[in-house]
Amino acid sequence: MKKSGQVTIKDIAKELNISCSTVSRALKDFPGISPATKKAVTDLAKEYNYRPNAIALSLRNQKTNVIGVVIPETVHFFFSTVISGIEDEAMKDGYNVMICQSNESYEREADCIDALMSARVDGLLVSISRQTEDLAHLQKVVEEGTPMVFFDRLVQGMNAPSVIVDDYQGAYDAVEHLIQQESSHIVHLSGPDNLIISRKRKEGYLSALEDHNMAIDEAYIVECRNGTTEEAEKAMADLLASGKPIDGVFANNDMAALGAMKAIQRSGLKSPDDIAIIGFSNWQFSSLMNPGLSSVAQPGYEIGREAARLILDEINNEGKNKGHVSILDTELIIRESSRRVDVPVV
Amino acid sequence: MKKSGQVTIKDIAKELNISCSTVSRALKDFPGISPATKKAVTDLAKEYNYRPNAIALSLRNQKTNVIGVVIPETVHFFFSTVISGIEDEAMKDGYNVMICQSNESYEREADCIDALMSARVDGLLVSISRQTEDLAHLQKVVEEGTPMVFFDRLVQGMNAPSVIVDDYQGAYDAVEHLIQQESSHIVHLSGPDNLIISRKRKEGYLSALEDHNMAIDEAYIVECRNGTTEEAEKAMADLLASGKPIDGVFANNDMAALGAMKAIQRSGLKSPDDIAIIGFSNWQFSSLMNPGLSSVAQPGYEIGREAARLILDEINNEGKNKGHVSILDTELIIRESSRRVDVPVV
DNA sequence: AGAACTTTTGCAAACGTTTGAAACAGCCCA
DNA sequence: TGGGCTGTTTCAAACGTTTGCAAAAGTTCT
Repeated sequence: MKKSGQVTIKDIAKELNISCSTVSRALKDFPGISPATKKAVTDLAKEYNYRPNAIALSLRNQKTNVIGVVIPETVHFFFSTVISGIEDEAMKDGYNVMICQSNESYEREADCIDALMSARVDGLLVSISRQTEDLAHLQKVVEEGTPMVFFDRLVQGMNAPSVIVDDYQGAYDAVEHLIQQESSHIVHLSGPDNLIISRKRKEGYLSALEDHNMAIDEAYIVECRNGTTEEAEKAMADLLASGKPIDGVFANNDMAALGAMKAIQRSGLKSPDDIAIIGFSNWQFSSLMNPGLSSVAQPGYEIGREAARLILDEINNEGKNKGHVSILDTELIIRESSRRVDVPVV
Repeated sequence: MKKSGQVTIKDIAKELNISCSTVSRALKDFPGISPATKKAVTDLAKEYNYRPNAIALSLRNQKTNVIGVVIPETVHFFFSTVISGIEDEAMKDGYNVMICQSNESYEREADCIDALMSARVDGLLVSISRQTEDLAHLQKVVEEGTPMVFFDRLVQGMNAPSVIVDDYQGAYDAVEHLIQQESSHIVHLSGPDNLIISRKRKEGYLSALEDHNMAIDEAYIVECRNGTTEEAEKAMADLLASGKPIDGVFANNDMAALGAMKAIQRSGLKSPDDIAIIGFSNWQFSSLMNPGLSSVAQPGYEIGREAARLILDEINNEGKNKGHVSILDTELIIRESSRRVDVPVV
């Protein structure tokens, strides 16, 4: 018996006075092993609780069965649901998941990717950080032949499959809903312009206004880079103080919506009566607030699963869907914060 | 140049017509390498973006620099903050984190542990599932010499360090607070009895009642096994229907508290006026609800960091703090759901 | 009893890296 | 000219597995 550490094929071979090859074959039901040896080996393996050394296997097979995930922050509800979906789908195929969080920092994102590449992950799932604009570190990875799939935050000019939600349509639906609720001066608290999702949502906002023949006023669009409540609260307070008429808010995310709601309440106005509000992402808290926050739901768990499926496909059938983009539908969740008049819900 | 895959020491050696040993030593600033070769090697390594193969290193050093984490669910806000803490602390020491979620299932927990052990993680951080009662799978791990640290959910009879919050004191504080708010018939929605945290919280509840000379009535204690809103809502509705006087609720967790609040509102009563409520965990949504839910905050991020620190210590100085238990303080967060009379906040 | 099989087993190399020990080259000095 | 240096480089083994090929053992047939 071993003194410490896990049992290896060698240990079993020594104990049984046979060679490693035989043990290996016996364990994998290879033809040409006598029933007696096979039984002796499998029995001993069970007794000693033998587990194949995945590291040795990885080295030999040039395949780790690990997929790396780079995510801005695990504490976002949305991202944690994505992780959950990735995990479930990966585990089903015998893959493990290695997670690094970039904390929305470019530097750290590059470090994460380096660490995962060193670990020789079979594929990389990445949602780039807010800061990231230079893509060299990602470009290198694909050049070296490691499959990569982007999710949530789309990256332009990279030849890799992606999973996103239909931000444009989600935003369009949200704004159209506000219009149907008889809002006519709708503020948009936008996200940072370098993120495609932010731009798409802004486009959805603009299109919805146009399609309903409403004037577009740049002053109604305020960029909230950090996506914090405080930032949005301040932005909204400033807008209210400007004296412009406002009766609707479409926020780039729920945190910003919450900030807007606070600013509105603080200024003595009420939601939805004075100003209807809708956010984006349908965070867990949205349903629990008072008034309940309307929002555009992103199917996080499904995004995770789809991303995992794509990367596994990419790993096994190398790159047959390079340019593929999975676009998942959003769902408009209407709650009290935007329910003003009796309009049939679509 | 290689056709595909990442560059290895071999590739560099071949290109420079020298041996692997020389390349290896040149890269690590070993003495006895001529400046010329050293420069040639490091230059080429940089040009080809050489990254040491962590798999090969792991095999040779019998050390993976990976720590495994087994967690009930990543989508719990609390757990995702713990992960964040683990990640930050691990990364600082050059470790990667491999995460598996048990989904509160015993079977899957065992699978996760097996997978991580196969991957030869250097240490294991585990928060056991609700279902887990048999500890054989964990026992095997420690016998095989892999360090393990438990967090959040303490396990009895296992000789491994743990990180927990002071559930007893947190519960005691919460109930004492309700008493100070002039509640005299306090319901406890408890968690499953096989979890030590549930038992500790119940003990805190009981002690607080005793210390304030209040009668203990078993009928006021209802076990909510699953920790869902619906379950708690039903339990609370039943209690209210029973006609017993009730003017306070201490719930084992925030979800249960939310369920109780719904049942109360549905029955036409108001919180905190008729029934004061306090939960446990201080989930993100607690502060955003209306009324804001009082709760006992657990420092998730800190738990993660402390757990990571302990396991790293365990890995490097093998087992010097076997029986150690880090107990982190909870914090009583008082919001509207329990703020009834003007009592100086402690 | 030996040829011609079949069945079962072992050898050795490979994956990428490190490292003790051995080998080689160059130089000085006697 | 070769003994003794020093400085630089290579060899080989090891970590745990798998696998093509060869070898040993066992069986059957003439």
